[in-house]
Amino acid sequence: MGLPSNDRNRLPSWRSAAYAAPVTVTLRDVARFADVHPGTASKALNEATRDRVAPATVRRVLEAAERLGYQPNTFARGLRTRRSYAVGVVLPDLTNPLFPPIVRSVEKVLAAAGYTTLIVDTDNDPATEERLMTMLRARHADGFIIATARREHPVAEAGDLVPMVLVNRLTEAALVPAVAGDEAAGIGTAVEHLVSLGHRRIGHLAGPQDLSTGFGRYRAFLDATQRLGLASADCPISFADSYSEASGLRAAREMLAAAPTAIVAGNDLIALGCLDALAEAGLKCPSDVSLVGFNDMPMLARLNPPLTTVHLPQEEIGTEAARLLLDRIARPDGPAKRLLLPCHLTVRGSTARPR
Amino acid sequence: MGLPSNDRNRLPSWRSAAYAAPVTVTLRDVARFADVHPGTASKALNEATRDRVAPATVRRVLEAAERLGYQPNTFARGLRTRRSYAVGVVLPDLTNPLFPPIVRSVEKVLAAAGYTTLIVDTDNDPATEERLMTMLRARHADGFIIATARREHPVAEAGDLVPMVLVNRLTEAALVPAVAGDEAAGIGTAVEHLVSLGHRRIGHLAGPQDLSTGFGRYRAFLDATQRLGLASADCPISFADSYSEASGLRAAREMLAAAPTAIVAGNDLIALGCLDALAEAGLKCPSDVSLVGFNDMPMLARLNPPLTTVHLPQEEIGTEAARLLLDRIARPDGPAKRLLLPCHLTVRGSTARPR
DNA sequence: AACGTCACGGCAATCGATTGCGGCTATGAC
DNA sequence: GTCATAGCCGCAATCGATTGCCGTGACGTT
Repeated sequence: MGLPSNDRNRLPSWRSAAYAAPVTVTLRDVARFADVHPGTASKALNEATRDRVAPATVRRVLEAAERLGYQPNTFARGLRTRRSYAVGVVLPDLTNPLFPPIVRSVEKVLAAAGYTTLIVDTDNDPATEERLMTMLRARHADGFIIATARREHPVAEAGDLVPMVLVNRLTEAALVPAVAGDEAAGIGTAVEHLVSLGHRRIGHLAGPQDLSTGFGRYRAFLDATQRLGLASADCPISFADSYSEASGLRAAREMLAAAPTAIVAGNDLIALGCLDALAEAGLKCPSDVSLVGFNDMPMLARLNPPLTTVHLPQEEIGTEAARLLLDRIARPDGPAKRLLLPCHLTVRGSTARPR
Repeated sequence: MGLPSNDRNRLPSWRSAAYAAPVTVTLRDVARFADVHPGTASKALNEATRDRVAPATVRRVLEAAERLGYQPNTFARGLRTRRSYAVGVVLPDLTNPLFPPIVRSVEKVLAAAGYTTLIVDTDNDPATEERLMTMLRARHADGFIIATARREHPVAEAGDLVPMVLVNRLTEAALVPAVAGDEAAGIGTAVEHLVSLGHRRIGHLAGPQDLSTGFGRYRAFLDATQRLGLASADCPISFADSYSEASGLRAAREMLAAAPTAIVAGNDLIALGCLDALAEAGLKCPSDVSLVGFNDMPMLARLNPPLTTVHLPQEEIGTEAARLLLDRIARPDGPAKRLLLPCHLTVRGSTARPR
C-alpha cells in the first residue's frame, strides 16, 4: 500500500523540493532521459507493476527520476486512477484541545500508509460541514474520519457510503465503523469514585442532548447511579445547552438548589462553569461539593482546585481511527468494526469526602 | 475570483451531496442533457467565459447541471488549468492554542474566495515539514501560509518563490510577505507596565533563540529595558531551550538567583514553569515576584494567580495573512507587504507593586 | 531448423475539463 | 438580393499518468 513511487521522489535539497518555484518535470522527461517509452517509465516507477520491466531498465528509470527530481502530477494520476490518496478529517472545533492530539496520531498513521490528511473545521455549523464535505468529495478524498457529533447527523441515515470512520460517537447505526473512548465506563468510574468517598447525593450537569457525547454520558450517569443503588431523587440532573463555561454556569446554578454533595459534569468546560457557580454560592470545592469533569483538557492540574476528570486516550483513538479507515478503504464491504477504548479517571483535588 | 461554478454546484440534499457513494456525473452528461457540446457547457458554467454563450443556452446548461448534480472533477480541471484553488497552511504545532483561531479566520477568508485550506502540522520537525511541503506542492497548492518559525528556515534563502505568506515571523528577508503581532511593542508595554508599578529589577525568561519569536522578544526586551533606563545588570536573562513548562522551570530556577522583583516570560508556557519555580523557592506571585506571560492562551484567567500576559490578535492575523496571500496569488510580482498588528497587554493578577 | 514460450517494452486509449480557432447562421446594411 | 459582420457554438488538441494489449526478439526444445 502507499503511493507507488514516493520513496524515490525525495530530493536532497529543501529549497528545490519544497519552496522553490515549480520546475515541472513530467514522466515524459524521465522517459526521454532514460530512453524508454513513458508507459514503461510509469511501470518502472510503480512498485506494483515494476516486475513487468527488466531490472536494468527499472534502475535507469529510477535514476532518471531521481536526477530530474520527478514528482508525479497528482491531478493526472488522480484523474486516471480515481484515487487521491487523501483522506478528510472533519472536526467540529479545532480550538477544542480534545482534537489536536487525535488529529496528530491520525496523520502519523495515514502518512505512513502514503496518505495525505486533509483537516477541516466545521465550526459546529451544519452548513459549513456540508460545504466542506462537498469540497472534500470534489477533491476525491478516499475516505473520511468524522468527529462531528450531532445525533441526528446525516451519516446516520446514509446507506451506500464512502469509506468513513466515526470518532467519539458510537450511537449511530452499526454499519459505520467507529472509535471512541468508553465514556460509559468513564462516567461509571467517576460515579464509583464519588460513592466510594461517601457521596450519596450526586448530581449530573449534562451536556447538550443533541450531541451523541452529551446524550451518551447522560445515559451512562443514569445507569451508573442506578447500578450503585442511589435513589434517582438524590441524583439531580441539569442540562447545559452547550459545552461551554457559560452554559455550565447556568446549569450549575439550577443544580445547586438541589444541594448535591458531588457533581459529575458533562465535560471540563461545564465543570469550569460549575466552579464559578459554586464560588457564587459561597460553596467551596471540594470541601462543600466535589466535582468531576470529562476530557482532561490541558491546564486542569493548575486550577484551584486541580480538577478531577475522566481522561480519554486521544492518541490511541486517532491511531485506531486511522487504521480502521485504511481497512475500510482496502475492503469497503468488510464488517464495520466498532472500537471502545478504555478511559481512566484522573483523580486530582476537586473530589473529597463529603462533610 | 473563485471557482467558476461553485455557486450552482450545491445540491439540496445532504446525503446525496456529501456522504453518499459517488455517482459521477461529468460535463459530458450535462452537455448531453442540455443538448450542447461539452465545450459549450464548460463555457456556460464558467463565469469568466459565460458571455461567449447565448443567455438561453447558459440557462439550459445551468439547469442541467443543477438537475444532474454536476460536480466538476477537480483533477481534470487542475490538470488542465494548473491551479488547484487550494492553499497550504503549515503549522509547527496544532496543539498550541495559539494557532487554531488563526487557522479559523484564514479558512474563512480563503473559503469566501473559493479556496480550500489544507492544514498541516509539522510537529516542529524539519523533516516532517519537508515531507508535508513536498506533499502540498505535489497537490499543486496555489500558495502557502507558513507559521513555522525557525530562524534559519529555508524559505529565508529561497529566491524565486511560490506565493507564500509568513505568519508570526518578520525577521526573514524582506521579499516574502508576512503578518505578525507587534511583539516588540507587546514586550515594550509589558516592561512599561512593570516599571510603572515600581519595578527596577526585571528579568527575562527568553524563549528558544533559534525561533524567530524567541529571538525577537529577547531583542525587544533588551530594547525596552534600555529605553526605560534600567541598568542591564538589573535585568537578568535566562534562556529556555523550548517553549515548555519544563524549560521554563529550569530557566526560572537559574534566574531566581539574581532575585528580580518581576519577570517577563518568553511565552505563557515558560511563565507557567516560572510559577512552579517560584513556588519551589517559597516565593509568592505577585507579592514577591510579578510575572508576565505572552500569547494569552486559554485558561490563564483561571490560574492562581491569574496570569498577566500579552495578547495577540490571532483572528486578525489570520484574516490578514489570508488576504495577503490572495493578493500574492493574484499578483506574484507585487511588492511584499509586511504587516505588524498591535498586541495588547492583558493585566490580571500576576503583576503588582514590588514590596 | 522450425516452432513455441516468455520477457520486455512500445503503443494508444483513457480519465474529464478547458480553450483557441474556425465555421455556421442570422442579422443588418446598401 | 447580396455581402459583411458578429454572435454563437462545435471541434479537437491538450494537460500527464496509467494500463491492457500486442509486437518483437531471444531463448529453449525437439
